Amino acid sequence: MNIKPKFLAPGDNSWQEDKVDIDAHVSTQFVYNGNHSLSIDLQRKRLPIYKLRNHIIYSLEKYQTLVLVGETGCGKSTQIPQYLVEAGWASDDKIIGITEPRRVAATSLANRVADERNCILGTDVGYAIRFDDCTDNTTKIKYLTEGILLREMMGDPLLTNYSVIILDEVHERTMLTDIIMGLLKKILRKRKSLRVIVSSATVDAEELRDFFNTNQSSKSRDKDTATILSVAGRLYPIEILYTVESLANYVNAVVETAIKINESEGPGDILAFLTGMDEVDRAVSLLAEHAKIVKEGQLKLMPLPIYGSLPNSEQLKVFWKTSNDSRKVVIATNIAETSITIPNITYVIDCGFVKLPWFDAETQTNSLIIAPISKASADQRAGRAGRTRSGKAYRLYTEQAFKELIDATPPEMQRSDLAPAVLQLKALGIDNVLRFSFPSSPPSKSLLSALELLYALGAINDNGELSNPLGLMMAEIPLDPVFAKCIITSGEMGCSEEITTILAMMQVQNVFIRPNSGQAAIKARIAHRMFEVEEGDLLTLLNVYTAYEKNKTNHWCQKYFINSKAMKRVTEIRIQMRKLIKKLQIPMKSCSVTVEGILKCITSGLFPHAAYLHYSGVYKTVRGNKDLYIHPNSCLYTLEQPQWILFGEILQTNKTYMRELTVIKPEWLVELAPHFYQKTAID
DNA sequence: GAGCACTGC
Repeated sequence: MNIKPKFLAPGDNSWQEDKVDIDAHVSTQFVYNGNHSLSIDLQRKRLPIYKLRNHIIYSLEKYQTLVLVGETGCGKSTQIPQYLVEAGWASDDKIIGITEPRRVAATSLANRVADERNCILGTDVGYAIRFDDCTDNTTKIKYLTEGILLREMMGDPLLTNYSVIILDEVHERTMLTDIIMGLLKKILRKRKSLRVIVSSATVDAEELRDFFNTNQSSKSRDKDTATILSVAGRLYPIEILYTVESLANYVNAVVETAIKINESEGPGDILAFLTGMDEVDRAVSLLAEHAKIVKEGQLKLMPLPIYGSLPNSEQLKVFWKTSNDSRKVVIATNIAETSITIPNITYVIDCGFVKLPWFDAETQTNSLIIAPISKASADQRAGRAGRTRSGKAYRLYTEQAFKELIDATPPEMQRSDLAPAVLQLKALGIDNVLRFSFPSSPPSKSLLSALELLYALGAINDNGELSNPLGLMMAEIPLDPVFAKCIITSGEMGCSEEITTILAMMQVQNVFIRPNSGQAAIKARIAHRMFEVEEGDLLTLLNVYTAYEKNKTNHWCQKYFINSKAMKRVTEIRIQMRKLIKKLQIPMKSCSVTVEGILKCITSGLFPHAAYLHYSGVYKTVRGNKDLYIHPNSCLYTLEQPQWILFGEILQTNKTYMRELTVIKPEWLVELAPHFYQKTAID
């Protein structure tokens, strides 16, 4: 039968360390403070938001939901929680929660507000992120990541601890923001005392108000339950400049514009946006060439790259202050649009494009597409120039082209795999996800394929209900459904030790340090080869952790080009998973018999991600017809192509690449997932 | 021979 089935000191620890977080203690990242010589009280009163203080408090008496529009830096995220406490919203043991999409934002905002209120962090003002709950029973203002709030909902579906929930950065429309908004809409109906403040940029304010408003008759506005408030303008004006004609090459244009600014404009650092690492590196080297010739009376150009996969120590250079005779030119990917705020930028250059992840439900493929940015994104980029003084934004496209841009980037929900989201919603009692009120409905095709996958994994039954105990358990595990399934079966298959380790390793990016050139690149390659096995990347990761656990020193990590900070995080995640396994009463066992046990266990969860070697020499999935390739970073890349493999994910860039591979035997698919593979096995 | 950015009891 043929089956087709914290802040590093400059120079400290050098390039080995990867990005962990640009540390929370750099408060300059988030908070504009031009009034630093004033008392804290006076400073607070000078913020643009202060004028709205009474209006906000009054509106919150009348309306259940407030959509608050205002630009970053106006003080929304730091001041509103304090106004609410001062107005008595934190009495009766209730607290005020502020969600942030990123961990650094949650911790640094909490730090800042604790400072302003002159209290110890973790008492009156606290934060909660994964592995770090810095709150106590007196906490009144709590900054938390969106993921944490969602987890809290699982234990307390009506969020009874909170009097007010503030959703920050809603314009980013992350997957979690949208899920939380949908759920809050339901909670608001049941808890009339709860208030929600949605903090956003302008574009979607009306849409969001209408979403939360329960008054459907537009004639009697006085019965509305939601309203919009706007915080006036920005601190400093930004002049926007467009090109006269559209350009052929935006990388060259970025370089030329930077040079032109240096020749004709006053002092001030430049921030340029490009789409990816390649472009950034190219622009940096072109500028570095030019920087060698310093014309008289001109500042020396100091080009600096910044992108996610850049080692931490290199990333930190963009925060260094330049000397008086030079001008910093930071060339960035989208990381500088939201995640990293570089201080003192006067000029912004915007290429007008972005790399956007796009999920195709039909082929179950994630792609990175280069797409024109949205108007909101263009304004966000421009806004990076006017944080400490007035600035200029050079848009490398025509004004007409700007007008033709879409208003906002489609919410993540509309372009992602929804299986994790649907599992969470089911666990929160949303039986019919197709009828759930999303702020923006996702494509029904994506919802259906998510349901299909969850059904195949056994997380939901024939009636579409969460299965008990499998589905319920899967929802409790903070991993993608396919991996959650692996953990659960690992108990029965006697390899939970190994599986938890592998999955903990997979949660962390950049475990391997791969210098891109020179002697170090070769050394790293040789060192990494020590861990590689023909069974694939997942087993290789297991080897890395096992070896690390015996040594656990920075010296060892350096020697083998392993990222020690990443490994420390793996250790934390692993401990957390082991606790969870205990709670779920999954037996903790080690597979002393064979590796086959582990491989089979991986198959029991990852079976929907199987691919076989087609006679044409490329891989195909059993269902789809797309040509698939082994990613060059996989340990299998240099080996003879195995007949059958499982992949962790597929990402389409220049080619469609499979990553995080495991070599399997096809009969395991039929054995472990007969409902999924038996029909196609006839061939 | 390749890498937008985030997140989780």
